[in-house]
Amino acid sequence: MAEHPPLRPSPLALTVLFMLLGEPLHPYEMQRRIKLWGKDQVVNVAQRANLYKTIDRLHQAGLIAVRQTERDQRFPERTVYELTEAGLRVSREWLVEMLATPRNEFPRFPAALSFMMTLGPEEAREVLERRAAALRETLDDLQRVLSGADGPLPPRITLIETEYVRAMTQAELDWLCSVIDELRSGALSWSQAELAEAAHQFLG
Amino acid sequence: MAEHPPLRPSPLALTVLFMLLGEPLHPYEMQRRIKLWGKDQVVNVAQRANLYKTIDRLHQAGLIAVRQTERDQRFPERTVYELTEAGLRVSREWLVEMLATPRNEFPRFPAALSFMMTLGPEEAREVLERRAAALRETLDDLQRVLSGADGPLPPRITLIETEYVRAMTQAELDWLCSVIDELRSGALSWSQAELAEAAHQFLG
DNA sequence: TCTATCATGTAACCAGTTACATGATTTT
DNA sequence: AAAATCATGTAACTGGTTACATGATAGA
Repeated sequence: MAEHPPLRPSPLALTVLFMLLGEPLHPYEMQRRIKLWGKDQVVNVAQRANLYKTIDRLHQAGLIAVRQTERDQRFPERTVYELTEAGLRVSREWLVEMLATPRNEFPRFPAALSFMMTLGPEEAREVLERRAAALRETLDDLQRVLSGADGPLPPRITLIETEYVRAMTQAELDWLCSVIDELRSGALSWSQAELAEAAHQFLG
Repeated sequence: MAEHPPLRPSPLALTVLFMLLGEPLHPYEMQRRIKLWGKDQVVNVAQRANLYKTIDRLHQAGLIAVRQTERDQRFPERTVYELTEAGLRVSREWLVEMLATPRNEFPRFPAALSFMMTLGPEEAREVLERRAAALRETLDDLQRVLSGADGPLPPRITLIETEYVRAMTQAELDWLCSVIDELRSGALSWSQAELAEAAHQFLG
């Protein structure tokens, strides 16, 4: 038995494992299904290089195995993978861990927010309004998907992550609107002088 | 003039640039201030290796420059960096871009949610409850910081990112509670048979 | 037939994390 | 005097993104 290097969980790795639960697949088919089911909104499968690297790591780690190598003359050679015993076990562990344990992934927006004070209140408002507009658009898309406007809806549990994304997007938009209002009304405001003063207090 | 490799924005890179706005600093002092101001909640400065690599890249890219190399005999040698003209310009561009443009960063929780259906409704509820408990704790911490229980509060704009994080955490907790309720009441439920059926419909 | 899109993958590079090192100060 | 923590950094590894390739099919 070969040595299997350890592997840390990632959204894409989890997804590959679960894709193979039902039947063996080749990489492109995994990607196709991920898109078909709309899961490409929650796992980044757009840059396929990452998919291939992830599959490779899973293979090295012994969580998936090569089932066969197909050769259809129209296409390049395709390697079909299947889930191993270890892969089945690990996929469950990862799933529970990722669901139960929140982890700070340091998204870029809050980091940027923490320096918004270097803009003036006016410019800040203008910039946040652009963000709000973009969020309204994604929210519309989500709404359309969830309301079944694009064809009959599958069982609700299969769209639960979309419901989550919608809820979070709506929450961010609400927050943005409230801040924008306060910027407009002047309830939230600052000056560089005031901030320099405060910085002094903190640093001595 | 040397060739400057391009550099993509990241929360940490942005933070380094803004730290140098006021005065030149050495790496450890940047880290110290980031923590002192509580910004370590929104930029990952816990693994310092990343800080050094980021500083190095900013240096290569010509956005920061070496001001001097200090030698205090108590400490290892420390390199002091300062912001360049280009760095000042780029920091503004990045800030506006990161504030105005939402970007999907594919966090792990929604990805995991999309496979929650492979657990039974019972187990799903139990796992989500653990997550909710963890969120309640962070929420308490945030609340304490924002209410000024740890000393006098600086100007509100300097805590805006914390307000954001609180709002998002609260929203996630609310969503979790509603789903947990539906799982408990049976309003949200599924069986493996039903899912297999639906899968068939989609794949043909 | 030209162009777009599907189908498929590789190579090279960029970014982030873990683990390791080491001496000084402060606390117990 | 031992243990903890501060102060500082490097090396090695894991993971993710950009850019490049190439042939097939479908639509205009």
